[in-house]
Amino acid sequence: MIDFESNIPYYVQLTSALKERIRLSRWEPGKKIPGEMDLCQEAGVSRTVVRQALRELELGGLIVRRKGKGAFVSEPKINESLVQELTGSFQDMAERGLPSSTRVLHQRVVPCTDKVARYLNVSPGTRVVDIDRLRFVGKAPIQLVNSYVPFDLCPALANVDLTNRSMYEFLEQECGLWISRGRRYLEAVAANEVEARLLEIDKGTPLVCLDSISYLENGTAIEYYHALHRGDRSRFEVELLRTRAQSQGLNSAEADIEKLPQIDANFR
Amino acid sequence: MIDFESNIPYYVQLTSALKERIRLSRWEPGKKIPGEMDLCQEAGVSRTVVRQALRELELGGLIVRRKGKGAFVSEPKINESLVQELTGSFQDMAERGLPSSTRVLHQRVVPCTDKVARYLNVSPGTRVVDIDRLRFVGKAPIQLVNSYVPFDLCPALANVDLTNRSMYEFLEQECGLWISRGRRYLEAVAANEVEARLLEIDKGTPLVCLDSISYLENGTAIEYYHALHRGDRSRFEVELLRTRAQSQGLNSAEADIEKLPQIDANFR
DNA sequence: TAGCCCTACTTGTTCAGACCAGTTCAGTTT
DNA sequence: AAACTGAACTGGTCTGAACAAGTAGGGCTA
Repeated sequence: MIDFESNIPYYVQLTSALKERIRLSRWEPGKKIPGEMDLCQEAGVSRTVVRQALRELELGGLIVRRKGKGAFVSEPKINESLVQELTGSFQDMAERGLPSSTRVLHQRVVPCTDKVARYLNVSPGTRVVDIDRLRFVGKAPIQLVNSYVPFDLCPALANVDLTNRSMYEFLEQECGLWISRGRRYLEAVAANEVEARLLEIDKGTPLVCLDSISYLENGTAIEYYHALHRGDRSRFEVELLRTRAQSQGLNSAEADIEKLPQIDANFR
Repeated sequence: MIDFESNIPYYVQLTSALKERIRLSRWEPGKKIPGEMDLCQEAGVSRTVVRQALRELELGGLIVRRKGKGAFVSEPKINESLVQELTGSFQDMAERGLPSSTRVLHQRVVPCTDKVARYLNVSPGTRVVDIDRLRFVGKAPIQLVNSYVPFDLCPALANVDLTNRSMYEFLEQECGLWISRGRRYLEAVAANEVEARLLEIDKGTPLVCLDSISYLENGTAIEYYHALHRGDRSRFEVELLRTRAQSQGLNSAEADIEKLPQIDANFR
């Protein structure tokens, strides 16, 4: 169960192993999972490690723990790919089995504008890799993404083909750039003419405008992007958690999915 | 600094104390905070407690920790009220000092529809408290909220005056119902006639449609709401964190604020 | 001087053990 | 039969200690 020779921390290994069991539905939602002491024995590690792993699962929304009773697989089952990723929605869609594709509109190195500079926290005019992409689910264009990455942080990005590849995956695997935090802003806007043409919708149609800034562990801004999603084909999901410490640790993720049946509230 | 007689866990007290120091800007963004051992001495607790408190702060996005160097107040400073709350945006606005008010349109006990029943995970027809509210910032109507709470979980809710009070606050303080998790869905929609009239905008104007389900610690769904926010006056913010365990702990919150200056990306 | 290594300091991971506080349930008392 | 008691479970909090691993700086060597 745990490779004691590996340099991967035990609790990370345990977390993965338990997550796997839950994902494969060996444990049904609502089912009690083994007690902490049982897991200690089974995995051959101390309670510290087991508790740290369980904490990760709790933060990931996979389990609920209750004093005096035990830990249980979360009832309202969370789609793991949602909680999992800080990555873009492209991966989410791919994981759902929806055929998705990307068309790269621009990919160039340019001096950044003042506004992008402010978001990336660099001097205006600093060279950035500017990549504009149009993304499809099936044959329908769904989102228009305009992303910026400081050139010096990853020169290789200027020439890589992102048609069938996630930028996050590239940054992480090829450049060793680990994204640890991010902030996203969402609002609703109306499509202008250019946007309408690209997304094959009428001018004025509601769009979700998403601005995102991602940071490395040391606080360096690694990427800023501005994305427009078709409102009638996109839905964003956020998962929140509160801990007893009032301040709560929270939990979230985002995803695009085919629009679910609309809820008929009074006003709609 | 820490009340050893209190029944509040030391790490919770320490978390609050440190948070206070950061909030009051005794420590500037980017500044290194005292080492773990220093905090142990200062607070008179073990390293476990200090680390647990620092972990909370890290999850809350208030600090960044780096092996071998220390912990630092987050550079891109996070608005605390954002990270803080799983509560509604009403409190957020109030905390920002914007004059906000609420008009209760309906407040009644009704058998729930099939769709609401599905969201709340109860039998169709179960009695729910149905509260419809229109919320203002200044004199402008900003959001239209349609919320449902199972009547049996909190009968008192049927008669309380929520004009100047947050529902979450009421549920927590008066009913002892602690919300531990929630899930929210966002999309962009166009205002229909009724919505347009209530929000004092033109029909077809983009709105953010927000659906939310909140859960108690035991997994019981406590509230479902469907809200419509004026797209040109609302902006939602999500803060994400990833832990080394791949699976990430994340972090998020939401808020309404006066719309910030628009970013001019290529397409806007 | 340029480069290397050693040391001291930091956070990260792990251990073994202790006690507290809810939960459950069987057994006893009323 | 109903109510109380207490032991045996669970997860929650805390201690003190140890070693690993990244960082920074001083001092030595080439």
